[in-house]
Amino acid sequence: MTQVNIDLIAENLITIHPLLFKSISRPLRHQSSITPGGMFVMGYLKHYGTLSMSDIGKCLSMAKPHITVIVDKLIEEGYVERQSDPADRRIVNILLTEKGLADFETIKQVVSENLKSKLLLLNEDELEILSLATEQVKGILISILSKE
Amino acid sequence: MTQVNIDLIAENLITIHPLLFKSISRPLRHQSSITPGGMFVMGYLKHYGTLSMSDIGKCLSMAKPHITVIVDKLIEEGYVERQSDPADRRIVNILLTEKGLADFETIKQVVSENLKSKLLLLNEDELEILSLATEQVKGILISILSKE
DNA sequence: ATGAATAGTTATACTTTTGTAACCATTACG
DNA sequence: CGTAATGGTTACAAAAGTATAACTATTCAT
Repeated sequence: MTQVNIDLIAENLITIHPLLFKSISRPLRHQSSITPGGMFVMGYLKHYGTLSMSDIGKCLSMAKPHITVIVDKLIEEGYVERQSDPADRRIVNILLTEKGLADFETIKQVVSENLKSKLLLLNEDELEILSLATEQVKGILISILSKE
Repeated sequence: MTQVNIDLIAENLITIHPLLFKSISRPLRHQSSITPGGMFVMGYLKHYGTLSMSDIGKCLSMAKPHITVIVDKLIEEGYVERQSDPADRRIVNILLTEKGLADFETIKQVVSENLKSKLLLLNEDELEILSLATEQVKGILISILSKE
């Protein structure tokens, strides 16, 4: 019975994934210069404040060389900066710049516009349900999927 | 106040997106021969039964040439087939083969294993909440995001 | 009937993502 | 100390996704 729930949840998440891909990653490409990968990295930096290159890789299950590429591009645009860790000089910590934080919020707003234009089709009850439901999904998924 | 809800929902969805990307698209690459794009297409075919090339493009907001590439690859693997529309001979309808349907379900199961191993960390109450919440998010997002 | 519009493919170029191996610097451990 | 392990970068190759233009075939509309 728990098993049934888990299968159902997995199935639901697999169905939700392409809907978000279409409604978030796609508008991102059209309305900003930032790549989905860069956006993901900035989202984690916003949440955690500072992350090492390896930490970012673990968050997104991406290989370290790919993280280097993404971070290089973000630095080029002035969105993040490298800081060497005084305690362990092998480690490079990444953090958002002020510009990065500001532009991240702006880009989120722009992408939100697409979503919001669709959400306006819903009635008050549906919005209420979706508001609570997305909050719950977000909270629980973060707790089990965000690290490692 | 409705405005507040909508912004919150958009923000939540933007946060959920990379979590699903990591937990679904990534394992897909490692544990199957199918690409995320191909998986998305098969998911829509499973849901709608039959779709024209243009319909698929609208579902995923992808350009038609890209759909051609994806479908060519799916045909190569025997997962889908083309059928010319008798009513309008310009239209090419795509549908899952038996093998495509079977393998799609298998791949979903495999990808689910990753998710499920994480979901097992949750207690009964959280599973109950997540089950209902994902069901609601899925239903509402399909209603407003799937077509066009 | 002819021109415009639609559906799809082909071709091409480019960006992003993915994967692997080799390499340097630093730290950890015997 | 010397060797292994870790963190990160570089270099390279290949796959996937993105975008646009040109083209064929078919249908639509006047």
